[in-house]
Amino acid sequence: MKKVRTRFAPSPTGFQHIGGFRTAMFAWLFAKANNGDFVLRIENTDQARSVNGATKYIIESLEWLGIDISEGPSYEDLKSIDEYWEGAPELNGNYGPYIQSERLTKYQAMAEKLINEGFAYRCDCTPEMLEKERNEQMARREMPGYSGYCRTRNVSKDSSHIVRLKLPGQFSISFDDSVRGHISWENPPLRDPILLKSNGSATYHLASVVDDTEMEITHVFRGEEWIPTTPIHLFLYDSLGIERPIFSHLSHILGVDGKKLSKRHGAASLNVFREEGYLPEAILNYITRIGWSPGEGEEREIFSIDELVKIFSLKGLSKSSGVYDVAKLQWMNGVYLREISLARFNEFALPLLEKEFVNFDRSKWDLVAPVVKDRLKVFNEIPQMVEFLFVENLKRDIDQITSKKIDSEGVRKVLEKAIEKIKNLNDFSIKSLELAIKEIPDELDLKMGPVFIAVRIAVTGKKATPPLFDSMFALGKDKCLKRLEETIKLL
RNA sequence: GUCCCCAUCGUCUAGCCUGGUCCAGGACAUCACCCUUUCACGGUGAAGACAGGGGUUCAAAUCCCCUUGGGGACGCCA
Repeated sequence: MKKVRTRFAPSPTGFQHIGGFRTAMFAWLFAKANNGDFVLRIENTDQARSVNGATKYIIESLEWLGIDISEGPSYEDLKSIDEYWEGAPELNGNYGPYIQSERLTKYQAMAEKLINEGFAYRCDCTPEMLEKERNEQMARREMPGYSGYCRTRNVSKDSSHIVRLKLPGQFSISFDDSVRGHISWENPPLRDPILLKSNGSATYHLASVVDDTEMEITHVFRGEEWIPTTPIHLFLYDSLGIERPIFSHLSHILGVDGKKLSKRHGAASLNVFREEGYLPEAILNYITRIGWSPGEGEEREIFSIDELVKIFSLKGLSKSSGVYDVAKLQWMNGVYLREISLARFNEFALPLLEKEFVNFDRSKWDLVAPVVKDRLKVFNEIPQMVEFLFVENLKRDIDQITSKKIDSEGVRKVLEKAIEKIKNLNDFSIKSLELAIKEIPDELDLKMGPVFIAVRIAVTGKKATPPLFDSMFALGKDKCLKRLEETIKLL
């Protein structure tokens, strides 16, 4: 049996959204699950649209997600695309080069072969002519497409030309998609697609078939937007007598508006999730659950990468597209957050805190980090939770300090009592603080709730915070007293 | 205009292939209660879906057809 080889073949034209990375992840999971290879190939045939930095972004994102690349572009190739990328890795393998701009002669040779065998022809129609033709067809409400003008004209090699695939006027073709089953066409509405552009580079249709063949890709994972042009690829494989790979056309991820994910859905790009503070394993896990499920009898939602590799199968891929739901991602991120070590938590949290607070104090942070960690969904919620520790002029939700249960006079008494008790404390610890403050309700004949809220808002400014005594302890005795006194003046 | 794909709670989905065990199961979100110093966690419970119509069958979420709805493709983009 042939070794399983899958590939991820993005074009470096900008930021990939999570859907793109999900495609990569499924291809990778399948390779891993079958002891195969996962190849990264950069489809930069369209030089005009290539964006500097896009390849770096893709590779670093894959690495961040924990998707390891078996083979990919060499250091030199990477530098030729992203010239300013100093730390570009060396991914090379035995099927290189892995960037399409370096494979042009292979495409040209294949085009030549197709022409010689009568499956393709040269065409010197200008873009203007084609444009005119298309406009006329649209006006007549016909399917736009090339007329086939050059099919029999034997256009010379020497003039500026493109190469087109010669598709039969009538033909039926079909294949078995691993996620959708049998897909067939009676007469696919395709008109002699372009294989080679006038500048000598290949279009996706030619390049992907040539590359997938030469790189011995056994399973092609790609978005369902490729289904309509699959007949072109099938026709190419069949004409050339090459064995077709197994196709898995993945359903799309849609935005909340039900539309295909695009730049408009800014929040759906991986770098944004990264910046907002999601854990890679949470994103990977979440992404996996849209468009795939482990099947009957499995009701868990949380899977480690290793578990995923163990249970992944093509059978679980779903046909219908899905909408990504940030709320569920957040929940999942929270689950992972509660499980990671404090050290790893700090790797993410510290840079954020140092950036946010000029007076950031690591020793104070360490006192509350564990309790903060357990009540977080996303990292970017941290600053507002611990703001009270690192700012001088605290803003308080003072209007929430009173309620039906307590008036401002009551609050004043509570705060005065608190000051008195803290002053009399001979050791300032979480435990002693708790014992002391807990005496207040009885002494003033109040309920526990309003008393704690009063102290909480006085000290931290907010109604919802990490546990009160941990917070007060981290703040320190002097600051606590100062905050309580300040608050009395506000009443 | 032509072709292709898809269709179960608000969302992600199980079940569909191999009809009966499904007055449809889980998760997120929502609501209520419990736990509780707030928040979060956890626990319990509630509400919530087989797009519509025809067949086939003793029996259909499951098989077939049509309708509708959604998505996609029709480029010297991928």
